[in-house]
Amino acid sequence: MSIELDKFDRRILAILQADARRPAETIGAQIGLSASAVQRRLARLRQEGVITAEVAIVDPVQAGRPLTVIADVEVERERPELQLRLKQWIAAEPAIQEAWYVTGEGDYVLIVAVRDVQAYEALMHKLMVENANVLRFRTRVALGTLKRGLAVPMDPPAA
Amino acid sequence: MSIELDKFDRRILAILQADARRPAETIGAQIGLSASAVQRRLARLRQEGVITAEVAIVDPVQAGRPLTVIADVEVERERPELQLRLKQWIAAEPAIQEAWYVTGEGDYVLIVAVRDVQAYEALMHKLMVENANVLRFRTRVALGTLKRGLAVPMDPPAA
DNA sequence: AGTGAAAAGTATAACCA
DNA sequence: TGGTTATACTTTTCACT
Repeated sequence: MSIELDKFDRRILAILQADARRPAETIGAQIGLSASAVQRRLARLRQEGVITAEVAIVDPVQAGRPLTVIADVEVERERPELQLRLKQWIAAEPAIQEAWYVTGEGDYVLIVAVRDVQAYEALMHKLMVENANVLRFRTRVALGTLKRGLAVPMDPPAA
Repeated sequence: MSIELDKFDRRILAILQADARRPAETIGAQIGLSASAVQRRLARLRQEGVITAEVAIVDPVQAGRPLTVIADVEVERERPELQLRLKQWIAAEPAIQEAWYVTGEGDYVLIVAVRDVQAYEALMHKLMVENANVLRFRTRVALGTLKRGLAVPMDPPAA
């Protein structure tokens, strides 16, 4: 069951999704609450898993992984045990930043951060060799990143 | 030109990409540096834009946006001014979390966080109506999220 | 660059309305 | 739940190696 998020919670989350370092006192001043009320809500939001993590975002270019690739991977669907193995393989591969299982012909969509095309090819070769159920994949290279983030829009409270 | 990141910088970044709240003293203990050395490096990494932001990650389900959709949008390429307009449209739409311009037939790939299929359809209808250069799009719904993050793997230093 | 110590700023926790 | 206060912790600044 999901937790009720009121107007204050939502405003706190909206602010923290842009800047997790903002002090509770500053947030409180913005939304009309005392610093400790903000802290109490913050502790609750972490505790209940509404906030799943607070992380630093690193520039991929400066970190030496300037190339983003979107890979559509098609797999045989009739092998549940190989599917599990593939999921574990994906989870263990740090170059894969995001991965979804999507509607369509047994497809996974992967977002991959690599140094160059060669590194991507090596990664996908390894993927194919180590996962027999992977039939083929399609590669699209990001020519430009327009937007990058995990922020979820905060709608007005339902209640 | 990119900044040199030594072994310590990389270890700090690796830690902070998983947990931005970790105190400098704890990080220092892990990597064999004093708290103030860690703080000084941290300030430099922020200053130079290696760390672009520190953000809270919010659970989309609890925030009321349980549905992730991957949209491949095909546009007419012969209209640079409409391309700019589309980019601005994407930038201004909070439901679009990520967007890349990719190799292929004038395609954008969008990652969209919505409440339900209806909200997605309404969004894409609006996209088409307000951007005349959008020819068509393909929709894939995420049936499962295997991995979600923006963490960049920290390779050993080149130097 | 790194260390260590004082000062300033934040978070945490206890208590009252 | 929200506010206030006291305490503990963290970051910031500075003097020194």
